[in-house]
Amino acid sequence: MSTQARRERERAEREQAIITAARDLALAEGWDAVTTRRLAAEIEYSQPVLYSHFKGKDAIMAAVAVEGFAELANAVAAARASAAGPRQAVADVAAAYVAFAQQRPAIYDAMFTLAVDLPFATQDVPTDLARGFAELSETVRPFVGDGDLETFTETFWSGLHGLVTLMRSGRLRRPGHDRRLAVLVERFSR
Amino acid sequence: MSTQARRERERAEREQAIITAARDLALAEGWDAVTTRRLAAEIEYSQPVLYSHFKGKDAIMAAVAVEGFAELANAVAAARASAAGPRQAVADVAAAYVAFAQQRPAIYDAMFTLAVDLPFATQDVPTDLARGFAELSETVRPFVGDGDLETFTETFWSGLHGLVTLMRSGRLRRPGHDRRLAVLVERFSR
DNA sequence: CTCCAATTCCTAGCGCTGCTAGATGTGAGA
DNA sequence: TCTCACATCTAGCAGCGCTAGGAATTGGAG
Repeated sequence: MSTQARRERERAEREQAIITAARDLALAEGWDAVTTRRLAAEIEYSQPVLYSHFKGKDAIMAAVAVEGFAELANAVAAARASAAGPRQAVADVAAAYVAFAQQRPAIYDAMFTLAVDLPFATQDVPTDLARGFAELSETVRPFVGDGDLETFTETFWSGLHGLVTLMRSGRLRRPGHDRRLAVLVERFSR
Repeated sequence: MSTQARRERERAEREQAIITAARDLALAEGWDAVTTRRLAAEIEYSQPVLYSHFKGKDAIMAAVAVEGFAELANAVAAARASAAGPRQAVADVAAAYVAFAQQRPAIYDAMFTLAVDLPFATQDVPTDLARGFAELSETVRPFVGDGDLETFTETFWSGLHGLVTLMRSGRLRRPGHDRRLAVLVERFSR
């Protein structure tokens, strides 16, 4: 029976190796460079092995995205925890969110732009995603007024997401980024 | 010499046919369905003909995007022109922007998500794109206060873009869309 | 009218992609 | 030790964007 346990453990390790390889390759060279052949070479197995772990390339990207949700939630939580006062918390959280997206653009894309077939309504994805969202909610809660907190949070989040994506795709010039972020923060913290 | 004129005219017509075919196919089935082979079949020429008009598939998508910029600028201008009062203008313009993105998702993607190699700093792209941006600017101008108009406009635009993209990718649920849009408008029109 | 040159267009194919069927080898249980 | 089941690999499919080289058509000169 212990051999079976060892096999399952090795299998789990290999699955993690696939996710890590995909993540590293995407960060270094972008998702276009992440091909099933390169991934297979990276983990030193043949191509079909990937398909015994994941349904397809999209599923691998989804797994990378899931790890990203946890990271982002942690980053936002840390920013909120160390902020001096509620208004500063909004600014710090916004800065942390944008920094995450800019430092890990490929992962951010997997989380919010690509990989549509994520199980958004089930399982463990909402766990970390909802955790990040809850951190955002608590951050802006003091400034909601008499409106709906969830709606307010979603709108603030959309502002951050729009800033990030428009700048990364070249539609907004890099200079001025801090000022735009300041405007957004100011609009949602008073 | 008139034969040459006829040839140039026919060539221009064929180029427009390519753009229109790409646009229609993308709207109907998404950009993944727009392959050079299907486009060639649509215009009833062989594949290489496409490359005598455009550098590659990306350039065709860029051409579709350029047409989209004009459409979007017109939609925004119309909304602003018919609005009753400056505060209502912000709401109407925002609604028109979002409606455009939702009714022509593939074109919106070509404009703002894909097709990175657009000549953003030259030629006629900025013409219509800048026209749309200028309409946005004029709409929010009464509410800038003592800040920078361009920065303010860009931030408002980012909010709209974020709402559109997050909802289209399933990260925001469709119900609540109107309320989120209302929150954004309220934050940028007071 | 004929011939040549230039242009236009197509056939065929390259290297790549995600993905899979069928063969091959390996290891556990009788 | 033998057998069977499972894990893994080799080889290949259909499709992608893109291009080289040849065929056909066209326009102008003699």
